[in-house]
Amino acid sequence: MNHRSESDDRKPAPRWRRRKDTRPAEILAAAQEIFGERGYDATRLEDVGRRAGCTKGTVFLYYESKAELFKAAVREAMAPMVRDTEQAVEEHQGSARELLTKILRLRWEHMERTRLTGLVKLLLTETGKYPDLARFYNDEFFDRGQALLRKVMQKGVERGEFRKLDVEQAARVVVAPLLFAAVWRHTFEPVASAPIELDEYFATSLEIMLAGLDPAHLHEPART
Amino acid sequence: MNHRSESDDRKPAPRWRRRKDTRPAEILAAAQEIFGERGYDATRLEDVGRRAGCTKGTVFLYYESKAELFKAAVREAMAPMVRDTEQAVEEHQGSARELLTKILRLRWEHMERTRLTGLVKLLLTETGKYPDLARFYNDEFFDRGQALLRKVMQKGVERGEFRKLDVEQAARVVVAPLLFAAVWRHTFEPVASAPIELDEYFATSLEIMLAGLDPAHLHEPART
DNA sequence: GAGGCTAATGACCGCGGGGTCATCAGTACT
DNA sequence: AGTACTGATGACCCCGCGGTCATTAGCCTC
Repeated sequence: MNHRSESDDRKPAPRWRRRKDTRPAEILAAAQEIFGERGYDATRLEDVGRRAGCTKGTVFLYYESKAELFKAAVREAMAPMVRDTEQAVEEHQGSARELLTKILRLRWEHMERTRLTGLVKLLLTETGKYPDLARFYNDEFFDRGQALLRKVMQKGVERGEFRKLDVEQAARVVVAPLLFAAVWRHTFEPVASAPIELDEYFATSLEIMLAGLDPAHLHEPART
Repeated sequence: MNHRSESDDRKPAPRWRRRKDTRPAEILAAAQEIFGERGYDATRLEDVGRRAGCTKGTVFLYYESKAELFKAAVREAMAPMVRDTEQAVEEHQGSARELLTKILRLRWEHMERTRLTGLVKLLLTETGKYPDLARFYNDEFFDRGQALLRKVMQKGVERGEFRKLDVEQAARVVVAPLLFAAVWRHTFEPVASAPIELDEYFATSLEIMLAGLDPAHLHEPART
């Protein structure tokens, strides 16, 4: 057998190609995967490069530093979700209850479908070490999402669809199960005795939340 | 003024003391603090030493490795909580609803009172990189806690105190707000525009959970 | 107070990974 | 085909930290 058979040794198949326009996206995709899998510190830029089909040097050609790459990766992953959510709120007409359901389901599906869980988890965790990152993502994503939820829930309360409750806190409670799922999945899932049936989990959490917000339930304060 | 005034230069105040018995606890406490503040990777054993009033070398004198120290720190912090919870379940007589409230409040207070939040956050996050750690803590703490909660909730369902629901998932949903609080506090709190009123948050989450579990509420499945 | 046991030290090592840069080799244009 | 431009490379630097160990010095006993 002749190695390098076709067209003989005319085209030694270039070891690499110039692809200035497509590189950044490829690198970003690889970064999203690996950051999501291993976390910030454990991610080696060399590995990111390899998965993106280039070398560490090339990564630095398109991104200033590891931190910048991380920011870009998260931003790119979160943006569609935030946009979709905001759009849903804008367009929606109907009960606040339905809208809330829609928002939560939207987020859930985003997380299920994409690499987002890994990055959500990162946001929640690794960011602690980098206050500027934390601030950025807190303002850009968390606060923004919370503002939307507060709006929706406030409307619900006013309309009598939801029980009277502390809207600010409730908006946080309502997303907690989603965030928990993200974290759980990337921390204990690979190691747990039995996997969580994630759709079951989401359904139950939605059920509990909606029932918990419903004014039909007699308001009986918890006793110790 | 005479520096080193009292008893002149007779006792040059020994640069260090032998305290074989108290060192481990001191080091552990320092480790709990710093791990909690900065996360696993960002924790320098030298800093742990400094805060414990000794040097890095001494840390290694009492703990095999960084990983071992971490394990010990988490174990020590979690143990009382697990114990208290198990005891509460054992001793309790009365409604499942009350018991659930008690358990959640117990955990909340533990987290509030101690350095636990920081370590809980770590468990949820950094452990992902160290599968053996993840497995250990998943089995030792998370599964154990979940088993208890399932038991309580199952009892509640049977007694008609709780709505019929997927007990396994519900047990997870119910703790999500606590874990979220732990994570939030150590990630975004220092950076957020306004701090979460944590007691308010807990109260609201408890309210929603209890109402969400209550069978009084008409069981109306969520529509999209 | 002298001697010995060992807790504690801190200088040291190795290595892994972020970041750099001289060099190479695809590519496009003439 | 030749040439200039630059995308891509990978060998290299450097530093920070986990972990080690010969040495030092506190403490206890006799």
